[in-house]
Amino acid sequence: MPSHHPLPFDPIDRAAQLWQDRIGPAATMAAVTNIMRVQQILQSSVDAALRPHGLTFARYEALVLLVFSRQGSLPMNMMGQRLQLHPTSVTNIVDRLQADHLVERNGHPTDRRTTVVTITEAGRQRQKTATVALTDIDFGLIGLNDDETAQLTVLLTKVRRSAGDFS
Amino acid sequence: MPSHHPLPFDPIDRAAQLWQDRIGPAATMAAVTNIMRVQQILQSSVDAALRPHGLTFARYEALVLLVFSRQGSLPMNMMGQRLQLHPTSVTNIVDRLQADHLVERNGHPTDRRTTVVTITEAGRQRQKTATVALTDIDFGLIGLNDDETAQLTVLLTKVRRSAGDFS
DNA sequence: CTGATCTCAGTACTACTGACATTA
DNA sequence: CTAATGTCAGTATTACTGAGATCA
Repeated sequence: MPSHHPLPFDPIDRAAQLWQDRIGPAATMAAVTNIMRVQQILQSSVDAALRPHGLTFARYEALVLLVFSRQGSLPMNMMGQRLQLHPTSVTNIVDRLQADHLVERNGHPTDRRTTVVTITEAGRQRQKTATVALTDIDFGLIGLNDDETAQLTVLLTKVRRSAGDFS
Repeated sequence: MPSHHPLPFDPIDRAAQLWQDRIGPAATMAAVTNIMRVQQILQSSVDAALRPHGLTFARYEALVLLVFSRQGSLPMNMMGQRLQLHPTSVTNIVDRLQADHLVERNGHPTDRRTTVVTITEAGRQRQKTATVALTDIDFGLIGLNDDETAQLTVLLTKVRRSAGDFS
């Protein structure tokens, strides 16, 4: 373990105060730094919970997407759009899921350029047990009540909409 | 450019609805997925703005931390605590900043185990120009007014405190 | 001796660029 | 021909483990 004593003060808040004094308005910088740090905390918690199941959060999300699809299958490019992933990242993630026999690759019936990914029975099982592991730790998100969690979603959805993530 | 047409609907919200129908309460999952995605958007915007200056956000944060310190210098372990970085990540980041002549490494006057990092004049200049680049794009955070930005900081700070980031 | 500090080697993961073959 | 789709090779960045040297 590194010397991970928690600090007796909030390092982000302290940086924001210094920024305000010496550079200017610090509200945006503070919010952005908070998002970066909280994401890191959540990623760490979630990946730790998924590691015993041989998954990362990215791969878990891909499994969930397939489980939710009608036939348990989606084209690669569709997965990339829904998960907001780069085409090469989709290839990479599907490679690993396929190596674990959690998904299969198949040709598209009409468009021969397209590869269709289908979740296997083992993939469905894995998704279920992984979901239990994640809900057990509340996805790593602690300290907020239901109302605050909903507020957070509203605010971040605004950001995504403004960034052109969807319309 | 990848086929990055924005979706005509919010993929996270759609996943949350399906989750609610088929698995259970989806509020926490939706909030966590939002944080992950917004972080990715911000990281991308911020790194793009910093790339012409030869910096990443992590390295930029290190420069800012040093600029804010009294002597323009801090021990490695202090930097790790403040920036919430793994010791090997601090080594890595300082290596790169040093290679760019933005910081120097020096021995600690009394504790010979400790390495002290000092920002150079070039480092201070780089930090200033990089700060202009970041404030010009509002750190990539768009779509929120001042009040909402502050709300976001409050909520995320609660999460960090609960996670034991500071006390 | 215990523990802190830093570094190094090596691994894992994801993002991204550029190139390429295939096909609509 | 143009554009879309998926893959591959290679690069960049950060997180982390494990080991080791140095030193309080």
